[in-house]
Amino acid sequence: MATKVQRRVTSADVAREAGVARSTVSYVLNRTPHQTIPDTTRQRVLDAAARLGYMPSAAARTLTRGRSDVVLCILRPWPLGSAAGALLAELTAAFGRQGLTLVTHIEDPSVRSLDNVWNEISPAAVLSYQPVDPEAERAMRAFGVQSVAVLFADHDGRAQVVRLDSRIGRMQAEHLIGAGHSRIGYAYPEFPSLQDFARPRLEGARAACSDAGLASPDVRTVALDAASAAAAIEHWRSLPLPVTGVCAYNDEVAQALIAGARLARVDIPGELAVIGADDIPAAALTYPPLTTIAIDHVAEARRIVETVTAAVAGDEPPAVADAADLFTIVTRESA
Amino acid sequence: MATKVQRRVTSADVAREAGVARSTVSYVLNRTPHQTIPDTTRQRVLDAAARLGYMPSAAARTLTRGRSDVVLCILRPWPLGSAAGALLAELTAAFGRQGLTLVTHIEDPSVRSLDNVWNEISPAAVLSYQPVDPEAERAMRAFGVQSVAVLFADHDGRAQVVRLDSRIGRMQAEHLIGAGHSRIGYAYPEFPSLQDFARPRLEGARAACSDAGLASPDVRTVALDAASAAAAIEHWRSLPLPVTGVCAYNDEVAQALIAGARLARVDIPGELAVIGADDIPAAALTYPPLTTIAIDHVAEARRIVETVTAAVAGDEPPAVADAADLFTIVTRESA
DNA sequence: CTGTTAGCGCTTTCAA
DNA sequence: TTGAAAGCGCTAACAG
Repeated sequence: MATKVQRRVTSADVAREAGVARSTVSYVLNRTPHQTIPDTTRQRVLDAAARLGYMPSAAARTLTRGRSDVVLCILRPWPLGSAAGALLAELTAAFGRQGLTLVTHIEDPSVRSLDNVWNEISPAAVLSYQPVDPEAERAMRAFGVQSVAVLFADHDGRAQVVRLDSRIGRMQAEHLIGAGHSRIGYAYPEFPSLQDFARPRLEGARAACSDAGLASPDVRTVALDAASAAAAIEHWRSLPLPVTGVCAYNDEVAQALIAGARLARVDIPGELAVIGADDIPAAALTYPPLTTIAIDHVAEARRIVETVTAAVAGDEPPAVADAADLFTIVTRESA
Repeated sequence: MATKVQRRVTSADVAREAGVARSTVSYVLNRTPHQTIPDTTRQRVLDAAARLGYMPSAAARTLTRGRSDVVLCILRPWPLGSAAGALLAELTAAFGRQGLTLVTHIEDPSVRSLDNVWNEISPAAVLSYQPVDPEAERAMRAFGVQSVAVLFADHDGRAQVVRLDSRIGRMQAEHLIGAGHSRIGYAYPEFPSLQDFARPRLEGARAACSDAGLASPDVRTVALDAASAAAAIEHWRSLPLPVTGVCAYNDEVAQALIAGARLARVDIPGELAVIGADDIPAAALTYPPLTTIAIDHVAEARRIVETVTAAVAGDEPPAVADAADLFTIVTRESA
């Protein structure tokens, strides 16, 4: 009465079942180029695989090929908001359609070095939300990672850059300028690991002011509490040439500004216009509802996936289209 | 002038360098139990490994052991709020200290079946935010996954349950009841994939009402917009015995309620008390600021990691402590 | 206590 | 076109 042990179905089993060699199974299942297989053989293999419920071992393939079909996305322990969540969901789906599995890892260098992580995954590509140490990138590529892409940076040497967040800052400032504001403030986030996102946005706002012949935005760091925001607002209003319109790093900072304005008894948008970024659901729930910049996550994900899959396949990356069309302004009562 | 090809350093190289057999290297580096190694040999191996910059190939180890040192956390496409992000960050760090690498994958069954994902990763354990299909769990375990843990469910057959969200709903309702409210409402989230989180919370609120001898909460689905919330509020106030205190599924829904109350010209907390859950940063920025239930993510992560690492090591899981101490009420002006 | 050996499951030359 | 065989790098049973 021995219980049958559940051995894993291997390609050898399929080969035996189909009456061919293991290599043939491999060729058929991988559509290996330059290997023509008669349709009858092919069909026999496919049938046998289906009959046995064969599922190729990714671990073994990873060992021989030197890389898996996983794309590793590296995040820092910053506050993961709904905007990031939405993009990740789109990315995961888009990579999935290409046969690649996206997983994300929240990097904390004090706990676990990045080396350990990519060794553990052997990813086909690495996506990073922040600049990657050139030395680390070299190591990864030597290790077999086909593509190292940095999202959200203004410029970078060898790594590929996909989204230009400076456009966001520029659009924010241009909107305020177009509405007649001539002295712009910028509410910068407090959280340290957000700096890499915030800098390009701020630069964009700076450029817009400069183009319009205005002074550079007055930058204040604003924490996510009303008191901190109120202090910034009072500072802006106390300037010789007071700030009348402010770009917030994102919608959360903008929420803080709205709370701070109430505390400081400043009317929005009457005395101070505020514009956010990301268009999170809560942006429509504040009072007054928040004008903000919406991001087309679907288009963005598609673009990222195109670039990365090309690199993984060894092709030239497609021309990087202008990023401007990823962003739309959503006008609500705050600006 | 041929360029030296960068071969990967393998355990064979280390063995050669140290003048021992490959198995010895493996024993030393893995601290294999029941294999005593003289300190001098051990040291020689360690030195050789360091000198060569040896990094064991996780892919190869995965193939032989049948599983990696990766813990796979499965999410559904939407719920990524700051609360989930905070927990993930803590989990990642806590697993990292145990030598396990946590990665998360946003599951979208219409794109990529879960089978593909765990085959690709060969995880040591799977953490799921929602109930796992028993058939899938069986398959995973047969495949080598040591532990399948379901976070956030009220009860479940074989899978391990870690957090009892019903406590959250209970605390919300008890707070309102303690403040004198005798007719409670519940604002249920609209998004379908949130149902698995929401049900336990609602059940907790139900139990609290029942314990207090009150009618069950009046449940309305509230989308993340002011109009939807206003409709719910008007419904509650039109009841023969009007609702005067409402538990929101989470802080975002509570934000919608606050916006809806403004639209419906209902005063919070004067005419309607609102209590949220999760204590996201924005909860302190609404007007009025939101009373809510804070979650101790650090303690929670520790608990989850203890349970899962025990299972991975083949030990008995530690006794599940009462979950009550994970939650704290944060009182602000809204209730 | 150390070394030899046999896999883990797949890919990919190289012959037949 | 198909098949045999040599790895990929590591672990673990078994001898010595």
